[in-house]
Amino acid sequence: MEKRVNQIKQQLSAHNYKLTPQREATVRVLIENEEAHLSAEDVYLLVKEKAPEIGLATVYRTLELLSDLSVIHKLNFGDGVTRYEFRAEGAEHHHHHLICLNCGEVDEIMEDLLTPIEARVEEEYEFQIVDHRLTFHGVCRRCKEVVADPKKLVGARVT
Amino acid sequence: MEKRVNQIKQQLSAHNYKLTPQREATVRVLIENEEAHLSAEDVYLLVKEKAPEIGLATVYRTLELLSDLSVIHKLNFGDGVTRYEFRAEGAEHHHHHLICLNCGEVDEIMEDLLTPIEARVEEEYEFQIVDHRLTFHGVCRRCKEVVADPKKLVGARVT
DNA sequence: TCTTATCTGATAGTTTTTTTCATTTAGTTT
DNA sequence: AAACTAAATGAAAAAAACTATCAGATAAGA
Ligand SMILES: [Zn+2]
Ligand SMILES: [Zn+2]
Ligand SMILES: [Zn+2]
Ligand SMILES: [Zn+2]
Repeated sequence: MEKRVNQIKQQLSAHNYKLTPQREATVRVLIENEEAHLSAEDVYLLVKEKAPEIGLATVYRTLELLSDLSVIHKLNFGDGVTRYEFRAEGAEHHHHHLICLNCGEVDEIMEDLLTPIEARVEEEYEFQIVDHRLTFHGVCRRCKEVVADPKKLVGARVT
Repeated sequence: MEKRVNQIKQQLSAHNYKLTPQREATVRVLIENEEAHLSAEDVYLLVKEKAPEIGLATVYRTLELLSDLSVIHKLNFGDGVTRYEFRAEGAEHHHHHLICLNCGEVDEIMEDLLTPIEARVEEEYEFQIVDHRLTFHGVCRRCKEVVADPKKLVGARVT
């Protein structure tokens, strides 16, 4: 934890940004909730518990900054809010997401399944890939029994 | 074109919805701009040219309806607006997108590259896939010469 | 034609995010 | 250490995108 905070501190100062108390509190919340896909509001409320004087604008600014530096990732699951998640250490690429159209739960695929596909895309489409987003929408293992016809769920809350 | 409008008319009436003049005008705009990834506002302005009396709320309602019926797809490219695109006829799945971090252009990959991966995911993660979204972020063929270090673009406007 | 349910436009309201700006904080220079 | 400077912050206003409300229009059915 301390190691990671320190690492971010260095990333910030490498770009002439300081790790202010507000930024540090925000970073700690993000690290502590690594698997959580928090919205800005979520982060704000969690940070407030530790640093009650922080303002929402600062949280937005910090999230934007950390995103610019690729310390965190912005995500969009189609529910009208941007979500943020801490980037796995040294991860070249982002992991993938499984979104259940029935219960809304978001599960993670931690392995990168796209490597062979990306090689093809880079060549065939002359496109230099820097990052990707891959989301599967469907029915999670917990909802399998409940949902009669998964195809009926097409169009449900998908962006 | 007429064939497709008619097809949609049938899809609507199969669910007890009418193809009103406003809906038809909207559908025609969507078909005419199949490759365009229009926002609701974009659609509104284009529809207004043909049917100036239409209201923005009706456009939103129509887009939501067409999305529920899977006639169109909702997309999110991370710029804060939902975008819509006509669904290819009989397409089981959605095509993929190449988003240039330099010029912002969005290109299409019309083939479905995910079929083998989905088989794996369905089995290994016990997840029944209904749909997916795959986006690659990077440098397009037109910007190749201009961009010195593509990696530097990480964090630029990606959701 | 009368009835009823659907649909629409205008407008007000919500929600999320961004901007503004006066103040605070933290380095730097003298 | 005092003065200067730039960066960062919080509160509040504003913007942007979308959603809900509601009275009136439209259209299908009895
Ligand atoms: Zn589920
Ligand atoms: Zn995740
Ligand atoms: Zn480009
Ligand atoms: Zn497309």
